[in-house]
Amino acid sequence: MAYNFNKIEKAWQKKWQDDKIFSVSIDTQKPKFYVLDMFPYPSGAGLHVGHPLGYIASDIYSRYKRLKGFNVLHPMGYDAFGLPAEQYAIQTGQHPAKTTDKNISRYREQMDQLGFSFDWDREVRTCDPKYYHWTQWMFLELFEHWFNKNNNKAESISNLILILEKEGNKNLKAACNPKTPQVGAEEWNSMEENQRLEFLQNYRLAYQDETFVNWCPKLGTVLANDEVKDGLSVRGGHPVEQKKMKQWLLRVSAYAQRLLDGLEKIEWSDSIKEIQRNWIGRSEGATVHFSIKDRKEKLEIFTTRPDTLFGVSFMVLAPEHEWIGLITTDAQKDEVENYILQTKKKTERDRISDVKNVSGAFTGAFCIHPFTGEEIPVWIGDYVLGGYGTGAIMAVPGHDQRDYDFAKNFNLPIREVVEGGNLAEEAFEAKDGVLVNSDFLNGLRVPEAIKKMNQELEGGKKGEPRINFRLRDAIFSRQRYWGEPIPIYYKDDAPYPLPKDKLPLELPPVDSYLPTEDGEAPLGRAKDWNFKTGEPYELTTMPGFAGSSAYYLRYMDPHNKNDLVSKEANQYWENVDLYVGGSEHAVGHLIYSRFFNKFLFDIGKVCKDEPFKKLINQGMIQGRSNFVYRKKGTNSFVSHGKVKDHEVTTLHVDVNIVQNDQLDLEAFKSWREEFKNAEFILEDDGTYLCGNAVEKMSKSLFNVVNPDLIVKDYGADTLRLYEMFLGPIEQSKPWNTSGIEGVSRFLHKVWRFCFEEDDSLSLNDEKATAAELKILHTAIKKVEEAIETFALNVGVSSLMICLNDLTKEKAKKKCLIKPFLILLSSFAPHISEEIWARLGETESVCKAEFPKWEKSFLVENTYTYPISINGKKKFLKEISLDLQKEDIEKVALEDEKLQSLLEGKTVRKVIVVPKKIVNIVI
RNA sequence: GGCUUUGUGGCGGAAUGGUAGACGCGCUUGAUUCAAAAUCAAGUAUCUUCGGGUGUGAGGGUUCAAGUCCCUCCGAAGCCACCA
Repeated sequence: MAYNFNKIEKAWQKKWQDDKIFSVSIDTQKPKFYVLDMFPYPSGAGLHVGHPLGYIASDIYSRYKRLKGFNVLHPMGYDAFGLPAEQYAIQTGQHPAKTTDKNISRYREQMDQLGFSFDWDREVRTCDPKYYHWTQWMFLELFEHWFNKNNNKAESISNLILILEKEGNKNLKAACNPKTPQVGAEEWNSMEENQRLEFLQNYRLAYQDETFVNWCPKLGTVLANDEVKDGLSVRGGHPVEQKKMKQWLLRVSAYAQRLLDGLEKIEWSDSIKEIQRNWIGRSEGATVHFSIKDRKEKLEIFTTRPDTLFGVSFMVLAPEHEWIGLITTDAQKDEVENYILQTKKKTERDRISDVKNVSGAFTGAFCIHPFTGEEIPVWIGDYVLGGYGTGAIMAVPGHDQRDYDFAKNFNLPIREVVEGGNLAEEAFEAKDGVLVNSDFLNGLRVPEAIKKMNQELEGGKKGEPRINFRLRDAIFSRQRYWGEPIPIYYKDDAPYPLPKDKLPLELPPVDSYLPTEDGEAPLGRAKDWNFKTGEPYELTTMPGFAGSSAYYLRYMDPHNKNDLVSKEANQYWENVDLYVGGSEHAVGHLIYSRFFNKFLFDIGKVCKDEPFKKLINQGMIQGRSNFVYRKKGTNSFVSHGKVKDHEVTTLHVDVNIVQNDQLDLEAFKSWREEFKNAEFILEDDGTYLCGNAVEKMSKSLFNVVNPDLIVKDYGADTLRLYEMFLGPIEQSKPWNTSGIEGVSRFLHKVWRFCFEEDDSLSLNDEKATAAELKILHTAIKKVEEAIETFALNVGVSSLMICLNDLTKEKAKKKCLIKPFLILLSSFAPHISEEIWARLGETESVCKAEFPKWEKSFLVENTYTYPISINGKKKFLKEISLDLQKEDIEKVALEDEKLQSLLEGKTVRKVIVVPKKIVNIVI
């Protein structure tokens, strides 16, 4: 009987589930290994062939690690809060929990048929109150902590209160709101409770503040910076504008330096590390204080080039800068107000696309240069950003291109203070050159000049060295329904944390999922939703990243009712050894997770300060779309080769009715009602050829390949092998079903190798020969190396080569097949398990031991080495090189074949690399 | 503009500095078959006077030896970006 994959796969999946073969528990006798996939958001569309790529890779690795004797934690769950379910709810009135449940069952079904080795007893869902209990708990912990810069650690707020009671905040080094006022102990002690609560918001790691936020009118909510790209929302692509609102935020910026330093200790790809470094955006420089003429305030600016201070010819404030109203002279008032109005109208997107157009306005005010006493005009311009640094800059047009463009446009002076550029053409930005026209800096090179200036600034109290980060605090409020409620209630308009024994604060039912009439978040519709009468709950909910930031911890101890994770479980499982997921989470999830983990580390909840030791980013499997060309204004369709003769519109066509770019005409006619009477202009050979392109796999482009169909036609094992065989895991590549025949053939060959036509075993008990052992051990070594280095495509190839070689040797021996099946079992578990059982094994192949390869079988100590004779390279094979340098020279010269070649010639040079290569030059 | 990655047959892709193109797809030929599918076998970079020569985006360099390391240029992908 032939290889009946459908029957075999169903049977083993059931058996694995019934026997709970992949459920794990703490076992201190075994080393642990934690393999995690980024859990999916269960969308209504189900899985396409691209989704399982990462899951297959991590599953192969998990199975391999089990064979190697590790106690492997390999869980799966669902990131179940999110916009699509809520939007569906708005349209249909169906509760998002219902939609989500339905989608989850579908996901589970699709995953189950691929034979993954997940421990489903540990499943988590972020929308489950038993789970978000702990998301809310973490929020409260953040609320009750502040960041002490003296030891770079989070500390409890009660600690901070003790300090404030004793000496106020004058000696405090903390991550806080830059506008925090200075208070003394007396002042603090005399504050009312409400005032104190408000004051502490400046320090809390979860705090409330009125800030400019990314407001998306279309989605009706606020978005975090990583949810916005080029002025459009990442989800949906709707325009985003800046709006001032009161919001909950997380003080992620407090951890900027530690998030940066931590990157050195983890095995992530250079590109992801680089993206995170960019996002954190550390820049070293200095702040400089400029007095304002005729006023007592001092304008503080940030610069990375304090050495160019003598080149300042004007100042520029961001249009949002709070002092603009204060300092603008009456004469300039109209112009300035007009300009501010204009910039407000521009969305972020316009501002970006408008980079080339320089704009600004003069305030009429002047600053005093801290060293020369010169009067410097103060301008405003939208090339200065309100949110970065101090929202104000000193402009050095000679050595900064943006300042240069501004100066040229408004005819402001340009001064040279570093030699080497051509200021008639452009600014000289290189940090390399000698200072001129700069008083005490003259003659110094740039790096020394920076040092010297920093000393002068500090000494004269005119400024100080400063490190700035681009990383912003994360906005944590969403005006939505389908998310975790924020566990805060209000008394006299002041926010209070919900007592922890009242958690979880469950989502209340509402009659509609839209905002209320007076513009409040949907939770404003909940009836009688108060902590106590007159003490309403916070109405915004948490963003998507809240539930996904620490889910890896919950898997360690998913049913714990008293704690996020027990000490015991955390100390055993520590952190994730291998994390597999897409690179699109480089700045969102992967930064927030690291932030949460570092905080939990500070408060002693977890034992490792990085969550994910090693990260693999699987590439995307793209779709291959097909097009048909409709002749304009008609219902006739032109084949690809004839398109140039007609005026056509291009339409996507379902790839499932196209084979090798050839359209199935009948299927096309019945695909859509409107194509029922379609006519065709065909190629000369009578076929209709479609156009094609590689695009994202998406329902709307009709290029989705459903894994269910592949499993039905070829089996899960074939799909698993093929997805790995497609190419390097980290690379994006288009799906192409035609190559799948190859791996399918391989599995059929494995089956035929073991069984006769009548299904009887065709393997014997003979001992293996040396040649056969070499084949086997080569495969063991290669497969092991391939899995360890995640070159899974090479791993599949090695298995194929092994089978081909064994077939050629006619080595139908049990002692060879058994280790081969263990190697195969990580990739194609079902077929391996079936043959393993038919060989009489009673224990699952998953519990077997990964075979060890032995050097002696690989004839490692012989090597092919090249000899150059008269400039031509020759190779001699199989000469023992397991020798010392001198011996190799001797052997090389004593070798018979060599001697015949060398006869009558003079050896000029012998080059020897021990145990490797010998090259003899004649 | 900056950073990161990348460039190898018709295609997907292999090659610890050591015989480039493993493995698979596709294609060609043959066996089997009434025929087809499936299967099996052989071949498949390129030029060649059949000795061999040339080939990993282009050009240099290091080395006995370069797809691999270094420099310059060209192309592709991704990320960041009026961040002072």
